[in-house]
Amino acid sequence: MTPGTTSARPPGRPRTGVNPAVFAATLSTIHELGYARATVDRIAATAGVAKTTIYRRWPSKGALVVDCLLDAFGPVPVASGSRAQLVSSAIHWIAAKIGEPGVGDAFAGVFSDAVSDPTLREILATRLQEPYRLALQDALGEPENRVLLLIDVVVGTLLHRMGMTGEPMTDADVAALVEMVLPYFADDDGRPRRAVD
Amino acid sequence: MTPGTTSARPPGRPRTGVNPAVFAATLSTIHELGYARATVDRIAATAGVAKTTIYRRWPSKGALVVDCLLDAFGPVPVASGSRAQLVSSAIHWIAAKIGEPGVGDAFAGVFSDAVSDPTLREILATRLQEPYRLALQDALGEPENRVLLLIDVVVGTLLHRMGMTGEPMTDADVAALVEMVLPYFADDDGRPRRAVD
DNA sequence: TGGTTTCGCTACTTGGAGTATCGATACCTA
DNA sequence: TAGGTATCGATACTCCAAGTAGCGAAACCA
Repeated sequence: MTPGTTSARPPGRPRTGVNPAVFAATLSTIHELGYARATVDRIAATAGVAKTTIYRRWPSKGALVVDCLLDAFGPVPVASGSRAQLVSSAIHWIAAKIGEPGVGDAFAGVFSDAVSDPTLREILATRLQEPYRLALQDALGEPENRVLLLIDVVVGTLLHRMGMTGEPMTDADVAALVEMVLPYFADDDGRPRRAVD
Repeated sequence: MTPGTTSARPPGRPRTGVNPAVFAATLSTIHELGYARATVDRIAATAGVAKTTIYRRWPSKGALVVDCLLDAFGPVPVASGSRAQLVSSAIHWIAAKIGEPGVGDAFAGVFSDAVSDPTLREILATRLQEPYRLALQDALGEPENRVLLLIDVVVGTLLHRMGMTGEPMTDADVAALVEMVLPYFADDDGRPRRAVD
């Protein structure tokens, strides 16, 4: 292979694997201190990295946290089965993720910041929400507006509970949420409950 | 008793009616600039009041916004009718309130702050959520955990939509939300209707 | 060994939350 | 009309975190 064709490393000092360390430090620091007290200085110190290094890689604290959440959530889980199974497993999956230490706090915190920051809101909507929205639209065969409502209901509920109590939603309440949402999106036999317009 | 003992104004310079002005200025400033850019300095300037006056009356910006929301929401609407009518009207009521200019932004913003601020979270839960929770428990005859879930779902959904899009939820989506939630709380899912009608 | 790029460090700017102080003001009562 | 009292307005401050600038040092490749 001739060097430098496709994925050759560029010359210069390599970017050592700081991203995993920073992601881990971000979650643990947010878990310990909460979103607001988790300053970039502290995250950098925990990760064993200079603050300037973080700002060289992410334009803002919010963008860092969004990437951190992307890393924590991982790829879209492609489930198969009836519509009911799809919706149920998706809800349990996101609820479990948000329940992981630091993840819920980070999500709620960056969401809060995004309310007053259109740039961050764009990052959040494009990088975090859109992939999962598209996957759900594809898997469920539902129009965009219904999938958006589903996401609003599920994520909104989980974050509201997290924000009001400081604790993630219990399994029993997640089950109740599934029970509440499921009839609207899937019948027991997997057929759509109402005509899709 | 000397005249004016019971409900007499205390001596000294009267607290002129600044609260209404501050509330109005808070909502309009947040509506214009968003929660984060609506600094206390700016709110004070808009209200024609000194910043120190605001901090004499409220311990923090978050506490001010909570009181502002209390003022905007007004007293608990005591509705009557079937459980379905109660739930439906409550959802439409809170959706309309959150759709008012500035209210949704203020709510989402203070909610965001509360995530990392236990003091503010306490204020939010006690002063804002609890009265409506108790009223709903009483009206629906539901246990606390189910009413809390209802509030999480409804308010969480509305705030999530507000935060992700910057716009309040459309009437059509609010109707869909009602349709989704209502069977769980008002239909025959094993729980008897309340014999109120 | 030299070229290239990133890293760490220190120091800085910016901006908002919240505090301290003090004279001015508005109301009540005598 | 004078005095007591409590709030108001204005100014100036502290504190803290986000984000920036500049430079020498380190790490890799050829």
